[in-house]
Amino acid sequence: MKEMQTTYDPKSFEDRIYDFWGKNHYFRAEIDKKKIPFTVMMPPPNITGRLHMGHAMDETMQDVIVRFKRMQGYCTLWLPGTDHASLATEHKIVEALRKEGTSKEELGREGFLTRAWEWKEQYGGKIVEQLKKLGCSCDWDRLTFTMDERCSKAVNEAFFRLYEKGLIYRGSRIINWCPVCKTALSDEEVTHTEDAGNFWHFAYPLEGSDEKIVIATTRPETMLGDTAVAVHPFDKRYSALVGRKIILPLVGRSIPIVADEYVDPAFGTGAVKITPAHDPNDFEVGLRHDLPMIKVMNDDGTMSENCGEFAGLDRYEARKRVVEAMKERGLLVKIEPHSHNVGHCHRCNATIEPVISKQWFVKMQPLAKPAIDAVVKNKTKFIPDRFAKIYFNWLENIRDWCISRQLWWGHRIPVWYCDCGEVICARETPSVCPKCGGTHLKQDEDCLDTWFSSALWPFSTLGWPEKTEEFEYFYPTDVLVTGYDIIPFWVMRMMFSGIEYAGKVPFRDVLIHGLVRDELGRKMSKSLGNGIDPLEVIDKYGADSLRLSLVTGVAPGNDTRFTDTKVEAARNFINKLWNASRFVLMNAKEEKIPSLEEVKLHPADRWIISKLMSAIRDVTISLQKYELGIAAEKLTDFVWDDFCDWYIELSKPALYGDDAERRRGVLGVLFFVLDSVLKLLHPFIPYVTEEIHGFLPSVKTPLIVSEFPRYNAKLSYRREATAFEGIIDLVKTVRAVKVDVNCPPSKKVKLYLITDNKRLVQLNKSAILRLAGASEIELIEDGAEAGEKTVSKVVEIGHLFIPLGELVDLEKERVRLEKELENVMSEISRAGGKLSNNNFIAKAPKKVVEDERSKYEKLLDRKKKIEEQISKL
RNA sequence: GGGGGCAUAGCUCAGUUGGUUAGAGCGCACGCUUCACAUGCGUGAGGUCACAGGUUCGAGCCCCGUUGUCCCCACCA
Repeated sequence: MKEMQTTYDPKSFEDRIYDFWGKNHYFRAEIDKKKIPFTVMMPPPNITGRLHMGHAMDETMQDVIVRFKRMQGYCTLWLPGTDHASLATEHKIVEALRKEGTSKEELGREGFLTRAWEWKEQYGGKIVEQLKKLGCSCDWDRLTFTMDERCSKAVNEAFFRLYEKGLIYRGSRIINWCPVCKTALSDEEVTHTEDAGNFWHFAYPLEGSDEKIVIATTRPETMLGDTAVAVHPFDKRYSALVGRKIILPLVGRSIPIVADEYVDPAFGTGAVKITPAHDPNDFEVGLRHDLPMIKVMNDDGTMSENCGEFAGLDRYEARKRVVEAMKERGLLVKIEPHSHNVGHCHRCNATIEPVISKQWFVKMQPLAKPAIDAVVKNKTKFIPDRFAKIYFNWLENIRDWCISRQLWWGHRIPVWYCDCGEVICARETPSVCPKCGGTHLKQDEDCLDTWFSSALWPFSTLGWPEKTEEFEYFYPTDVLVTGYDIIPFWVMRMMFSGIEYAGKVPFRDVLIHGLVRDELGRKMSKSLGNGIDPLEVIDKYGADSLRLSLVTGVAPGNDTRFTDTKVEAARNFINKLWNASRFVLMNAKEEKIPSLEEVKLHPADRWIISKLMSAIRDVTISLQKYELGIAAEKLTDFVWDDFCDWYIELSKPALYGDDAERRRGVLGVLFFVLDSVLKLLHPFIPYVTEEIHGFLPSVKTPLIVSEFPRYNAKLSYRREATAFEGIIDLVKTVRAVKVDVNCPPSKKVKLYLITDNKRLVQLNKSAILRLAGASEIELIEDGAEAGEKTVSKVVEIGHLFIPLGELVDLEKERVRLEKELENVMSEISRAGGKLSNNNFIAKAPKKVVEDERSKYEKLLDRKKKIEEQISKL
């Protein structure tokens, strides 16, 4: 038998184990169930954004689930989380390449999604490394295939279908425009901050009169584009003015005063200038009142040709000049300091401008409806289910989705324009105009929002729109694991896309986890610089430790803080497992390990096997419910407390003793439990369990493809296990007494015990003596036999007396007993009160009442014994 | 303004369909070089489960309200 290293050193085997799995294709997706149905889909290429803990969390949870399901024999497909939100990373890489001298042309317009296979060499190394360390599967070839040939095809197909159905339209909308990046931004890409500004009050003169109406604005330059002034319909101050016109100063345009409920009469002056082309609300007002929309700003943030003397000025310069001009005309009423929320570009932080623009939109209403229904009808389930509320809330209030982006990399919109005015949407680049036959076709300059392609991920990766074998077999997938922050962007969009294109929901379960925060509870972010690189943690503690620390003590959907001490605790546990395994193996030597059927089981054996069975049952149930935290906790408790602290210690007298048969029995149990434990733990800490497993004699199947332990009722000896707890209680009591009277642990004491279960005590005598630090245990019938100066304790299996001679302080002993009596009395009155309550007897379940009654009887017995003892002092 | 979360030991957090005396890790105290492990072993201290009410035989858990706190979205002329 090979010998294990004396210390747990993850570095010495993690890479080797990973390679071993890889070489045997345990990661590879296979459709034939008979092959290894361990499924793998590589995350999309912008996983460069994954180098933080949130993604380590994604990967770990997914991997735990897949390994568990795999060991249970299910064939499953999981979808790794993506980081499509990290456009910033993508942007940075592109910019970095450009700085290095790569030209736009060299980079090409196709960008990330379709060129991943080239970039993986340059940028993918670290990511692959990380995934690998986390024990996660990795299959770049498949990714290449997917991204290269399939993804762009799927994107075109999806766009084309929506277009055909009239669900895609090009329309004027107010969009967020970044004048620096010269791109439209989705609402998600705009960060709002509270900025100090001013509230300028301008007087607008009424047409044909000396009267004026005062409006307030935070963006004076937009007045050049005003096409109305609005007041609230019920605002008496202005009701007489509605329908009249004003002359817009500086411009001279005659514009109407309209009544609209959008206006808040209590805010500002109660009169609002309306600039439909540069404000989303004004845009809506403009639509309602059929107002002209005048664009006063260019794409670069300068004023447009519609602005007369202000044309060409930068927006801020124009603001100054407009205010000055109004002042000169005596129309500036006052300036108030006013802080307000201003949108900023999430990339360059420039102030965004809401502008009217031609963009591509997806009509959301028809898509949202089935997506809502699917969750209502439980076709897809959120776990925990409270996240369905977020999902519903979003879909029920959804607005049309602006999918065009003015980036020069990315997937281009599959629409071409002919000189004749024809607009052609096609799956593949058309060569001639179907209308005029012209060949001068120009593709739309805009790219698609990355989320458009991300939304196709569950099926584009399976070869859709082709009817591939993979698609037929794996779609819909089992489970998606992701953070709650991404529900609106990605989960929701995959849902409606899956239903729309593939005809079915993309996944049955959506397991939502919380965010990993830093030690102070802050979200890890690039700008704060508080992100922790999982690779560094792995380097320090090992991948298993990181994995285990991420899932223990974590409730589904709740945020968790990342601290070194958690990883340390996980590492300590693994070290414990390592050493316990080493102990078991060390004791096996060259002999053949018997199976459970071949040996005679002692009470301690039955106890640990029963404990193991409940652990198996609990862990299996928890994992099926995706309660990874609970499962991990149950397991670690079992391994550390029951197996290591008790059973291994209990086994020592047998292992070192002369009874060969007993020794053989214990070995059989030790190996059985260890083997089961390794399998149970494998989903959580795959490397170390696989490594230890390799040391077990006569092991043929690698752990990764072995079977998950099953609960076996025949191996659950409930009554005997409960009885055995009495031995543990006895040992604990002796230890506590010794500490209590300052008896040195090394000093052996003699024990006297009155008990009904003499056989159990006899069978475990040597273990009791060893664990309790006792020289002898004598079974007696009467306390008097224990002699004078004893400490007595009521224990589960009887009444214990420990003669401690001069160590016993009689007065102290009396106080201790009286206090114990007091506790018992209060317990008795509590339980007694319950039992004398007729309502409780009548309404509580039988079992609860019975338990309460037997507890009450035990308490009475205990009380009697304590009283007896006090009277003897 | 809309939606959601959280409040339990000194700290970080669990607590499953309501049912023994509410748990863990870390920290703390005391004691241990026991032949797998000091990344360890043993023993212990420490909680009015945010506040107020309700439902129930029974509430950390369910319902209503309050306070504090965090997040997401929208809006802020």
